[in-house]
Amino acid sequence: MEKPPTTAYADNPDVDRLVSDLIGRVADKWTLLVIEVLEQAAQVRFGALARAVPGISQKMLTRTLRQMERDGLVRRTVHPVIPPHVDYALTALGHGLAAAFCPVWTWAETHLAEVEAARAAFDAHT
Amino acid sequence: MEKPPTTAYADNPDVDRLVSDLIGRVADKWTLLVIEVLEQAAQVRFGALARAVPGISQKMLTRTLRQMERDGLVRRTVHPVIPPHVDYALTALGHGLAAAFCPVWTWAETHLAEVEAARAAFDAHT
DNA sequence: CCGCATCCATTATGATACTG
DNA sequence: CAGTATCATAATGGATGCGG
Repeated sequence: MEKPPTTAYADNPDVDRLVSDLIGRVADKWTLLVIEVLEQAAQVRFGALARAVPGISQKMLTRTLRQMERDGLVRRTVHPVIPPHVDYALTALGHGLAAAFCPVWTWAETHLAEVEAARAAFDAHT
Repeated sequence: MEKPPTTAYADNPDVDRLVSDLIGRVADKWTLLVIEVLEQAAQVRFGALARAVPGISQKMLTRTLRQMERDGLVRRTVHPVIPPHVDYALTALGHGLAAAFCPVWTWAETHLAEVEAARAAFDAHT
């Protein structure tokens, strides 16, 4: 059934599951990296994205961008010229998510050494 | 827009790639959901985790917890009793990561309706 | 009984070649 | 240049078994 769009979803199991699903889709490795690149430049072309996200394949980049477009995170602009020219830019929604992810990047930069130390200790322990 | 906030070593390509790798490992779907559950209760047993993270398989839960333990995010405590009793708890590092992910959860709760509307609009256009 | 490792079917991902 | 199609490979889930 449909629920009215209330802001107080506190501990509703249904909403909680929807939020979990959304987190699961948005907290994808490639999505995060693409958001990070798009957040630092207003508009980025497909090739530039492929270059800026090291290790991503064309298929995954395409799929990730389509998914983000469908979720309203990015706006895809096609310029009908030859050769083709396609720009990707974050929407307001996407910028909000990028801002929400900012502390995660800060955490990763700050605690990278600790994580590597923990890994070394764990590997030595076994 | 403005110049993005950078740390002292954010412009180092090597560190940038290490941070990307760390993000890629930590921004896993199951890792995030497990962190969320562990952040709300001090100690959680394996079975309780499997129940609290809907849709996860036992194998993925085991693998996710091992990886998080190796990265120093969780501490695994085995009580040698019968039946077995294994508690998982976030370390200080894990709590920091949970706190960093907090805005992402807030964003997901706040903008869930917008994402669903964007999906409906995208699906209608195609 | 609980945690977790192993076998197999399904799916997701990567590398390459090709089209508009 | 942007995106698709195809095939090889790795990741994942489900069921089962086993030790404590």
